[in-house]
Amino acid sequence: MSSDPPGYLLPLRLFLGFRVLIDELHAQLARQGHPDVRPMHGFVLQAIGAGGTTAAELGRRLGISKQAAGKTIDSLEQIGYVEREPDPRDARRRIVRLTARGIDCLARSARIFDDLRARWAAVLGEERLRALEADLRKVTPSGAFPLDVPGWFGSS
Amino acid sequence: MSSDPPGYLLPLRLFLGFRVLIDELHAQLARQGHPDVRPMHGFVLQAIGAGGTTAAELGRRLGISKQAAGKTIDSLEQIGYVEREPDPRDARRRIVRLTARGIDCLARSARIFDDLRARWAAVLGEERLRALEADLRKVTPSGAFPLDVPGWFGSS
DNA sequence: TAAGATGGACAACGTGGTTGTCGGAAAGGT
DNA sequence: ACCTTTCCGACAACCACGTTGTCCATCTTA
Repeated sequence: MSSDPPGYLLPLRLFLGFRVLIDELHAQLARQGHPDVRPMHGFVLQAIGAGGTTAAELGRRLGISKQAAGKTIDSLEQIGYVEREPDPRDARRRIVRLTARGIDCLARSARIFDDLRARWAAVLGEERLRALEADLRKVTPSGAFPLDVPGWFGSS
Repeated sequence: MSSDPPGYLLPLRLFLGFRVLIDELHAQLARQGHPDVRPMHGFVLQAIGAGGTTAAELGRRLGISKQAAGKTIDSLEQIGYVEREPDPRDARRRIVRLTARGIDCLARSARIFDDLRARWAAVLGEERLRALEADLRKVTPSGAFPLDVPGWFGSS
């Protein structure tokens, strides 16, 4: 009995689904005044969150080194999505906080993701989509999004 | 009506599913004598295929430049998964061919992917898994795997 | 045969990640 | 109170992967 589909198609489909959603998100975002945000940035903004954080903490959340997190914060600061301020309670730390532009980007992202999900629901049906989400939840870890994608995928 | 799950979870789940499968594949591969293969390499070996190819053609298949493809081939050649030979019919071209080791890796990958799919089927049921695959097929493009992942995810 | 297109290599560059190092500041133990 | 340990952030060096630009040799085509 080997009428089962070959297993290698599964990861391909999963990744293509991910990529389609992210590409569509950023196409929309670009149209809505955020042309410079990259896929990575969205996840970083999400990880920073409304409360703000620090470089070391961000690195821990995303599974990357604090240095890498610091660099990413630098680039996000340059395009105006994030700002740093000293922590009055701890002179070592510099709190990273979303700017109004960063918050706007995050809010728009949430809406666009909801729209995209609705589009999938229109194709698959809400039932099937919920089943898909439930199934994926069963076979994936519940942890945070690991942001070491470039290094993970390619390097040794 | 907003009892629907938030849309941003969908890409996360899809990516985590992809990542879990790829990580498991490479953990197994490492145990089976292929510790140096990276996620990217697997897709490249697959794209090269049994018939061999050239750097420029490989770049086209994977959606990257011929230079990038050439570099990847270099690294694959260094670890002994691929070899180059001149094309007797076209002195410009150098045909890239899988070595025995490369073929072994590809064959093991196929088996491991099948095992992993079977594991998912054991958790979800074969029916649900087929439905998941069918649904993903409906919402993803049929094209090849785009290998520009590092650059796509991070750079501008 | 001359002009254009293609394959492969080299160089320069940008981005993202890593480790190593360091100084300053907080926390903990004696 | 002091000294040691821990932690934060920054700097530097390095590697991996992608890009564009350039170049030459070779095949194709007009």
